Amino acid sequence: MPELPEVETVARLVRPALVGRRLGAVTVGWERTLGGLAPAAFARAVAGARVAAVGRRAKWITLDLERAGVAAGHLCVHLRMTGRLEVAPRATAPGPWERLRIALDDGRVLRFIDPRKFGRVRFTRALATVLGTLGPEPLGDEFTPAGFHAALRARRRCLKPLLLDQAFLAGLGNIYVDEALHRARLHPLARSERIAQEAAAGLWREIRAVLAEAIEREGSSFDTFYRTPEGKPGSYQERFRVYGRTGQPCRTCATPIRYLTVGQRGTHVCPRCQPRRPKARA
DNA sequence: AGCTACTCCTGGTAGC
DNA sequence: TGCTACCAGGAGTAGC
Repeated sequence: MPELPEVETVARLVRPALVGRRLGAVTVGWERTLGGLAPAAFARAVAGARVAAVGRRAKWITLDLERAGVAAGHLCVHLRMTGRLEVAPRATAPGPWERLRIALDDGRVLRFIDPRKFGRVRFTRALATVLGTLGPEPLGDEFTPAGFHAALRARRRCLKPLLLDQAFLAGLGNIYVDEALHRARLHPLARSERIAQEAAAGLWREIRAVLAEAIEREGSSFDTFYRTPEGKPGSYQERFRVYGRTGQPCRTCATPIRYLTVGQRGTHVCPRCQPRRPKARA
């Protein structure tokens, strides 16, 4: 699923095609994509605005809009499971899954395609309305080992559901949580309040490392859905250490990867590298 | 506070 | 081959 690295990849690819463009007519293929705003109101808010910047916050892509040089709200795009955002020629056929189309002043169109309809393109006057509840950005300066350790200790939860909680830390999803926990040699069910300072620092480091490496490889494409807007698959899935590798040997110790369910999420662990109880030190 | 269950969706796949 | 049943999964919400 698109997580932070995939979203960052999409933002980087659409940015040059969008910045400076004026938005035009809006075609809505699936109303709920707009997140509750009526199509007519959405079209009024968007048409005629110019894209001043394209950013990313956690798994959201943000388009800052302006009119006559004055800030005029934001489009916030969440790809959820199967969403795609691309700039294409106007003649491109909508196809069965196009949920939103916005004309651009260069003759092209911005398309939001989403087979499973979970994705959202929300217009908001104030970014905080959409992004206000998000926790720290894992690759940002405000995410520090000491702060992370304190935050873990302040909660009493299993590590995996906590790391998936976007209010706690923003941007990780099922894949990169499993990968980061394996790299940090921590079990998904380990209790957050019992994580030692050293272990928290290790997890902090591995979260950032796995995200940075995945961005470098333009994300992961493990099924037929996710593609970069250029239509290329990412390549990070070749590097997965545990995700989707049930029964295959751990790349560290060759023990078969085990599959379990944690908080209704498919979860992959190496039982040897990620013991349920850490080995007592001699 | 934290946990579980449920909802939204449909393409892909396992099983027959 | 063709059909059906089930699953994945981010995030919001409800209920305990």
